Amino acid sequence: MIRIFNSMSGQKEDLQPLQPGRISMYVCGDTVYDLCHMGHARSKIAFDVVRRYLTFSGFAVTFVRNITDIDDRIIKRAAERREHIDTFTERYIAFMHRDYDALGILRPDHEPRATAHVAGMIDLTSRLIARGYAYVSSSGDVMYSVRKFAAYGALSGERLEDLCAGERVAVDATKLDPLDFVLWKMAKPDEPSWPSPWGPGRPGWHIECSVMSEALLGSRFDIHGGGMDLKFPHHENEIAQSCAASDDGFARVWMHNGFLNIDNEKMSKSLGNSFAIVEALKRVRHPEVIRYFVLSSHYRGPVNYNLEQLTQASAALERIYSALREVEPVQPAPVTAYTQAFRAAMDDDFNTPEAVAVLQAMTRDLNVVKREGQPLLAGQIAAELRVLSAVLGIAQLPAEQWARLRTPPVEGEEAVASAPDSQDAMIDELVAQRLAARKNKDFKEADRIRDELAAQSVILEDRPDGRTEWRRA
RNA sequence: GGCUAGGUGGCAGAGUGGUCAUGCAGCGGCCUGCAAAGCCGUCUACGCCGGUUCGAUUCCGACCCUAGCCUCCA
Repeated sequence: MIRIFNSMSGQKEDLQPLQPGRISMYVCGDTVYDLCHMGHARSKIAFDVVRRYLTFSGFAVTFVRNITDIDDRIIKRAAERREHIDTFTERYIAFMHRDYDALGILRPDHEPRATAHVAGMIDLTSRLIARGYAYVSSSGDVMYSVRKFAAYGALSGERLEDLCAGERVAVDATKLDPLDFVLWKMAKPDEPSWPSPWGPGRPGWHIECSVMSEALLGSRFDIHGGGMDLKFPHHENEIAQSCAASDDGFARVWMHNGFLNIDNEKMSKSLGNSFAIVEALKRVRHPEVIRYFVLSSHYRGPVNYNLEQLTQASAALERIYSALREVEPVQPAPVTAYTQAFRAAMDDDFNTPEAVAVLQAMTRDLNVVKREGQPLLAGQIAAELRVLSAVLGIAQLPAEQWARLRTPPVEGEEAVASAPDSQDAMIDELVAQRLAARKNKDFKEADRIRDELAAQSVILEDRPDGRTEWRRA
């Protein structure tokens, strides 16, 4: 039985699918006005693993993640660049796909764009007005009347009075209540707009997710996920909209991932400590390192990003790959106590740090049976290790390939002059020369060559069978 | 001020009412021509103060501290 921490109830609950064997989940996607940063990556990796594990557990998962492609920031940025809004968002969507693909984040089953669902947003807004939950303000915007929705605040645990006390923005006089939020926004001159019963305008942010989740998953679905910052007000508002518009209910379980911090501070553009995914990718030899790093912490807790953590993750992942060398995996992979332990960890609210610990225990055992000369047993452990690692999206490369990967040159550093293949060939040649020297007991020359290679971050290993392997540090 | 998470060994990070997390780093040993990788061992951690208990890092209460949300935000 899979147990998930439900932000709505504040405790772990058994996952009971609305339909047997099927899970429908909706995760809030990105507003495409800039490059995706490491915080996005953390959230997307977390829910990617949730999805992979549910699939691994035998569920037919329908995974929806939206794209917000109409928004104040988008309009502003596109205007600054004198670019058409569509070409602007297309470009950032392409960047997003490139970065997420690199990180091994599986594409959603559905990736709805807000601009393709405007009709539904107009419809939902109309329903809310008809049901008495929304009104047209003096400014012409359609607002949601928060006071009308009795359950407002249930998700975040906030009380309306307390929220008012903390209001830090200038109160908009056109609102009946400071907490009311916009469902439909009147278009200003030169802004993109859609015709509506309330005049040309565009949808508010919160209504997008209510509409797109219902369009693709129905009014009730199993899991709604997103970053913890979305809990209030975004998800609170989604609930207010969806539950007020129909009596069917809404998401059953709410999942929120913790933040990725930089040097123990929240990453944000204003603090100037924002890291784009593409920048992080330059600091690791392979994107799997970033996944390993992210999954080394529980998804609900904070995770602190810095170079040292990345280095540790890389070394830990290296250990797994090292054990996987020279082993012939047995097919099909067996299912043993390792899988049980892995599942026990993941069943408990997707405890990836513990799951990773299981992988590391398997790695140690694999090393032991290899050294004891049990190739069949080693092949079994290796096969099972590969299967379980796939659930986390790590350790999927051929071990040989991993060993020869290079960390991409950081901007500003000299690019490596020779092409990778020719450099590899050169290393192979030096290794062969050293091997010959060793056979002649010319250890002085052998060590000289090894030092020379070490200077290029190439590490040699003399294997028991007489071969010499090399890998990059 | 309100709300929500946390405070674990050199670092990162799980977990548990009373024998082991796990990884990285360090140290010792084995192995090796020497290394590397690996294995074994080791470095005896749980914010502070009370309480419950035979026994608490783990449960309860107070306190201190940190982060996040209350404004766009993964």
